[in-house]
Amino acid sequence: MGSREEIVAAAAKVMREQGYAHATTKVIARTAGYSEAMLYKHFRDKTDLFLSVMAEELPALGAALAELTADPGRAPLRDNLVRVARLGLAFYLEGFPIAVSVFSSRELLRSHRERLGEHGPHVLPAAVAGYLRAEQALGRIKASTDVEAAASMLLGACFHQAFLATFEEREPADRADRLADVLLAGL
Amino acid sequence: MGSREEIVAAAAKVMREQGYAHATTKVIARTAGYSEAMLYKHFRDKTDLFLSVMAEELPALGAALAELTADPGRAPLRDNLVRVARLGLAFYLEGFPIAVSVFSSRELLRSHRERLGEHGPHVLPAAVAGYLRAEQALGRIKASTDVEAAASMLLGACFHQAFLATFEEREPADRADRLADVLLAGL
DNA sequence: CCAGGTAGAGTGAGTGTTCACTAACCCAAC
DNA sequence: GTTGGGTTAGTGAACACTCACTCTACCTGG
Repeated sequence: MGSREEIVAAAAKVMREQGYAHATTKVIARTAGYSEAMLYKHFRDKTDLFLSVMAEELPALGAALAELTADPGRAPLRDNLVRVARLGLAFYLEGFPIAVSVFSSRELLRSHRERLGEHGPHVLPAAVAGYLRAEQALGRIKASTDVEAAASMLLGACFHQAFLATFEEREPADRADRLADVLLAGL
Repeated sequence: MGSREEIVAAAAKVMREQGYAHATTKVIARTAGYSEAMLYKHFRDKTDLFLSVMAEELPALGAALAELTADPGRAPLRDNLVRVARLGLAFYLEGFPIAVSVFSSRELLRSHRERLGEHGPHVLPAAVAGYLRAEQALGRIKASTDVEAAASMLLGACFHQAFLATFEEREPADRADRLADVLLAGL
């Protein structure tokens, strides 16, 4: 891992463990094991570094989720829902402390949004809704079901639980089964 | 409205509109129409001010939601669910930009959590679950339904939608009906 | 085989600016 | 004439960021 990646990883670590306010150039540099000046060899300014953190540390699990939902109809519907819920929770749990940093400033928010373009946070519910629609086409979900609302509730519950766990600084209980069961009853 | 309340309101306004990073003592004071020194007549330090913002600006709608769910069995179940979803979205929409500020620093997070005590953010899902349980006792919801998971999904969807709307700086669509319908199908 | 040159990784010691916060003071009203 | 609401004019500390520099590894002509 080169110095650039070490710095991005250090910034993500500090943001996760200490919060945005403590993610100063000094702390990030010390965590990465470099001098402050080194940050500016790789990044134009601090915003540039933060945008790189968002872009490079967040999407890993998002891709896993997208891949997971690309294969409808194979495993039992309930199993798929449970796996979506588990991956969703893991993703939001890891991403939440970093993602909230973006709200600390309107400029950072706008820059990040522009940088994401069509790959914003709405793609996750859209991907799950797309998966549910495929299941619907296979007849495993009622034709009358509102798949977008269903996807929104399943992922929303994960997101909310990630928020609560981060707020209370505790491990979240695994409620993926219970969520899947309640949702399944209505599908 | 006394100077203290004006300052708290100004701090909330700045946090909502500009983000935590811009919520400096100077900007807050200017927004409130007072000098910086005035802040320190009312609040020991900036953390004290922020904790007051959290405590005084956030719970209004939370109380409304708690009151709403205190009266099960009267209106049709679907109407109640729709109202819960609408109030939940309105609450999270207003509270999200302020609430995320608390994650900018671990100390602020801990102080806020300690100050909240048993009145933390988990009370909302708990209140909704309690309401659903009452409906269950009245026989309007199946006995086998997991009311906590159901409450978590309904509010979670609202929370997630508030996050997306805040991130994209747009008004959210009103999807309360659609959420209620999907949930209702499984209850 | 090695002196001399060079490029890139990395740093120490600052810069000006902005931050939260405070001491001392003002002034109108009872 | 004192008290309470309010301000002016700062303070040291911390901030993002920069400049001039060193060190090391590698290359090249003789």
